[in-house]
Amino acid sequence: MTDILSHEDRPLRADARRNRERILQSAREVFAESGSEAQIDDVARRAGVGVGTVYRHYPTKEALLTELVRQKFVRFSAAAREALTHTGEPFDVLADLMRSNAAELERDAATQQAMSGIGEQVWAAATDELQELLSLTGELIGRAKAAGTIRADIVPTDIGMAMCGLSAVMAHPAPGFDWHRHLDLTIDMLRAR
Amino acid sequence: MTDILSHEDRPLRADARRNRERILQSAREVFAESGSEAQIDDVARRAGVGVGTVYRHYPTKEALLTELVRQKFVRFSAAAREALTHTGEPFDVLADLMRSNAAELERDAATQQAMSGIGEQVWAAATDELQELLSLTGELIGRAKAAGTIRADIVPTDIGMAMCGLSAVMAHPAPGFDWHRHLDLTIDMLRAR
DNA sequence: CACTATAGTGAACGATGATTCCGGTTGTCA
DNA sequence: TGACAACCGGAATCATCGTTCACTATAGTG
Repeated sequence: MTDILSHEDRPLRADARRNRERILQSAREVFAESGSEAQIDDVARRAGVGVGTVYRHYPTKEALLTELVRQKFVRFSAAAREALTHTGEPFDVLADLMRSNAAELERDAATQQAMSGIGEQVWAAATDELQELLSLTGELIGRAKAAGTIRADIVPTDIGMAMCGLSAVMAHPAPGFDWHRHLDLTIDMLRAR
Repeated sequence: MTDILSHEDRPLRADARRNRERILQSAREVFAESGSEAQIDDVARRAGVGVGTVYRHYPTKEALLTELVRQKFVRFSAAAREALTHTGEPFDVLADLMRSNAAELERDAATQQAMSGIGEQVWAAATDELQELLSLTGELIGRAKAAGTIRADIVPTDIGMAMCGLSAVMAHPAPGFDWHRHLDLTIDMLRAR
């Protein structure tokens, strides 16, 4: 609780910077494997540092988790921005984006959990990034609407809810569940009649 | 761990039977409110019994939770069976069933969590009940197919995945999320073109 | 090469919560 | 109305984890 994050401009010492990177990477892996119930000790061990070091960089488990989720949204936004440069049929561009985001989601249990409802605060802290993602998604939707290939009443949160639901399906062990199929149906649902 | 459940035929003593019912009822309420992170002590307190008594009836928190989820599926099955007696347009009957199940889901955080992916074992133990639910759903789908009002490629697990996704959306605090809307879209997705 | 602010370490702490255990109760049945 | 098995109660136990802290190590600087 000494300082929320290293918002100070004073540059980190070389070893600190190195360790922070290591910690982030390990956290990505550990949380991806076990979701948010993974332990800080595991993160520390995998990063080859002491727990104390993890806490120096992220004062709380939640802060660490939050940072990861935030970064994930940044990546989603980047993907969306990239999609905006594509020249294909707008609906297909959007559909492809959803598919590739889904594939990324599959690899990352932590973000998956974040998407499927765990941790209000974690989510709240990424509001800015989320906002941008929604706005970019809105742009993609707008193009598809102009082309008349998407349902006229679709809004960005519809995509958000769809992806949220999708990650729940992914996480679910029920027999017969097949998220690829669910995603196909979902995408079809967005299509204009 | 003395005995897994009271599978013995020996009838329970009157007070035991009474307490078991009380416990179940309290558990329903407590878990409905707080989801699976609710504490056994809360259940016991609300039921007006000691923790030990709860453990006598359900050797584990998970066992208790499992029983509740199982019962919930029984109720879903009952609702489906009841829907089968309706004479309206088959697609609408199915849609109504989904809506009323969704409404019930909204009231029950525990089942919601079970649906959105938490607790493999809890889920696994209800396989039989699930199987029946799927089968009944299949019948409803079949009728709608005969009427030509549902997509021809829909199978029961599609409904399952949809409801699973829906509960994730429900549980999610993201701004702009509206599960009623999501459900409407989803139902529309099932409709024949 | 000192010196010191920054970093790192990991054993110890504290809170939480599931589960156990055993002395005391109470149905039930002869 | 005993007698006893089945039950109940809830303090105590145990395990798990996040978090802290007193101490040591080391980059960076003059």
